Amino acid sequence: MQSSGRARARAILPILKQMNPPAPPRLRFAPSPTGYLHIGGARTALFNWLLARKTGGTFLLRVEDTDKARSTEESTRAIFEGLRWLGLNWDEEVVYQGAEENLARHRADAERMLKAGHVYRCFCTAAELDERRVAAGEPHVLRFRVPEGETAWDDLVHERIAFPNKDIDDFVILRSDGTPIYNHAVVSDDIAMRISIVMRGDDHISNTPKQILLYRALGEPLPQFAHLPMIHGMDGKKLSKRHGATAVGDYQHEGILPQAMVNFLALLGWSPGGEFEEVMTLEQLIEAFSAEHLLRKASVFDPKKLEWMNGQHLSRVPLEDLEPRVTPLIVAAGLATEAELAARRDWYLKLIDLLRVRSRLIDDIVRQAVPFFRDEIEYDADAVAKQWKDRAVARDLLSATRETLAELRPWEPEPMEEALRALAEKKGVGGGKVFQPLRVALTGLGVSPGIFDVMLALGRDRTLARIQQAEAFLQDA
RNA sequence: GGCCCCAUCGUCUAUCGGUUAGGACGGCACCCUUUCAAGGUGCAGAGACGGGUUCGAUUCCCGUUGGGGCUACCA
Repeated sequence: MQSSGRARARAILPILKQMNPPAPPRLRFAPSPTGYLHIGGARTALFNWLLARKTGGTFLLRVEDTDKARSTEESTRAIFEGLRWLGLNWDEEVVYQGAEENLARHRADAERMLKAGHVYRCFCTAAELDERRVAAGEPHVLRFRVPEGETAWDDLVHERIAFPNKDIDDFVILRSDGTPIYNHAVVSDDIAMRISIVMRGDDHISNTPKQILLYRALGEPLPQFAHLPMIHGMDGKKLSKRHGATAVGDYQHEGILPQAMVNFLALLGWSPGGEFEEVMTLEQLIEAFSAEHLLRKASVFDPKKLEWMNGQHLSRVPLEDLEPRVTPLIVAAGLATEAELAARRDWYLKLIDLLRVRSRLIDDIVRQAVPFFRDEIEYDADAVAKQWKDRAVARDLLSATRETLAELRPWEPEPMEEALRALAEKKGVGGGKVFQPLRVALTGLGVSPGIFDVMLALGRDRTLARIQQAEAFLQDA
C-alpha cells in the first residue's frame, strides 16, 4: 500500500512540478539600525534585491531593532536613505522586529518550544548549565536544548556545510525580560514573513545551525541559505573606518553615482562568468544576475576601481539623469542659482557634457565648471609660470589673439581654429603656443576642455573680456 | 584554544582535467592631440606549499601554511 503510494507520488512528481512551477522566492534584507548603511550591508541588500528582481520574487526589508540600547531612529532613516539612493526598493511594508505584535509572537514561539521540551528555563550562565527549577516570578532566560547529532545544510553559495551539534552550546532564545535573542527572532520572523531564501553575509554561517535547529523545533520547513563572502579593506582585514569611508552615504557625498556604486558592488563576490563587460546598467545587472555565479572568496574593496567605475558611468548616463545630481552641487558652490541654470538649460547641459568626460567624481565637474560661471577668475600659479613665462610675449600674443577673435564671424569652432592657426603661423609658432596661453587667460588653468569648446561655452563677449583681463594682469605684473 | 569558511597577477575576476592561464582596475611605455581626460596599442604581473588520484592537474581528494568568521541575556 505504502510503496504503491510512494510509486504513484514519484510518477506524478514531474507533472506536479510542471503544473506548479516553484513559487517565486521571497527574500529580505535585515539590517540592525545601529549605524549607517555599510558597504557590506549594501552589497547584501543588492544581491537579495537582484535575485528577487531577476526571478520575479519579492524583496522585503526588516529592521532588527530588538536591541533597544543600540538601535536608533536616525540610523533606521540612514539605512532607508541609503537603500533608496541605490535604487533598491522594497516590495512590502517594512517589518520592525521589535514591534509589539512581533515580540508577542517571539514569546509565543518560545513558549511552544518550551512545552515541546526543546527549550528550558534557566538562570544560569552558559558556563554552568543546569536546569534548576525556576520558581514562579523568578527572573530567568529561555535556553534552547541542542540535541545530539549533526546539523547540516546545502548552501546556495557553498556546498554542504555541517556542524557537529556537540560544538553548539545550548543558547539563549529569550532574555529574562522576555525579549528575543537574535537567532530566535530571525527564525520566528523569517517564518512569519514566509522568507524562502535567506541570503546574508558568511559571518552568519555559524548562526545557521542554531537557526536550523529552531526551524525544526518549530516544525517549519527550512528556507534555502546563501552565505555571501565578506568585503575587506585593501589590507585584507575586515572593512573598517581606517580604510576610509565605509558608509554608502559617504560615497554619495563624495560624488559617486548610485549606478556606479551598484555596478561596482555587484562585481564584488559575483561575476556573470565568462566574458563580460564590466560597466553595466542596473537593468543589465538584473538580466545577468544568477545565484550560480556567487563567489565564495572574500573580496577587497578597491576605491580606485570604484572611481574608475564612476568615471565610466559619469560619461555614459543620459545627460538628463546626470543633471539633477550635479545641479545641487553647483548651487551649493555658489556658482549659480537653480533658476539661472534653468534659464539657459541647453547651454548648461552642453557644459556638463563637456566636463563629464574628464571627471571621475561629480565634484570634478563642479570644480571645472567654475571658470564658466564666475566673472573674476583666479590664475593658477603653475599654469601662469608655464604658459606665460615671458609676460611681454604672452601679452602681445594675447592681444593679437583678442583682435583676431574680435573680428571673427561666425563664432564657431571651425573659423576659430582656422583664424588662430593662421595667427600662429604668422607668429612663426605652433598652434599650442597660441592655444595654451589662451587657455590660461580663459580659465586660469592649465587644463580644460578643448579651447574652442571653452570659447563657445563662454561666448564671444566673455572670451574677449577674459583676454583683456589677462592682458591687464600681465601689464601690472 | 575549539568549531566553521576561504585560497588564480597588488586588486576585482575568467577557467567548470588538456589554455602561450584570458579580461578589467591600478602601474609603466607609446599612439592620438592645443592641455587634461577619454579612447587605442603594448609591457610587467598570478595558480601559497607538500602529498596523492590521473596519461595529464589551477581545476578532484588529503595535509600544511596563511587569512577570515563565530564562540554574549549583540545583531
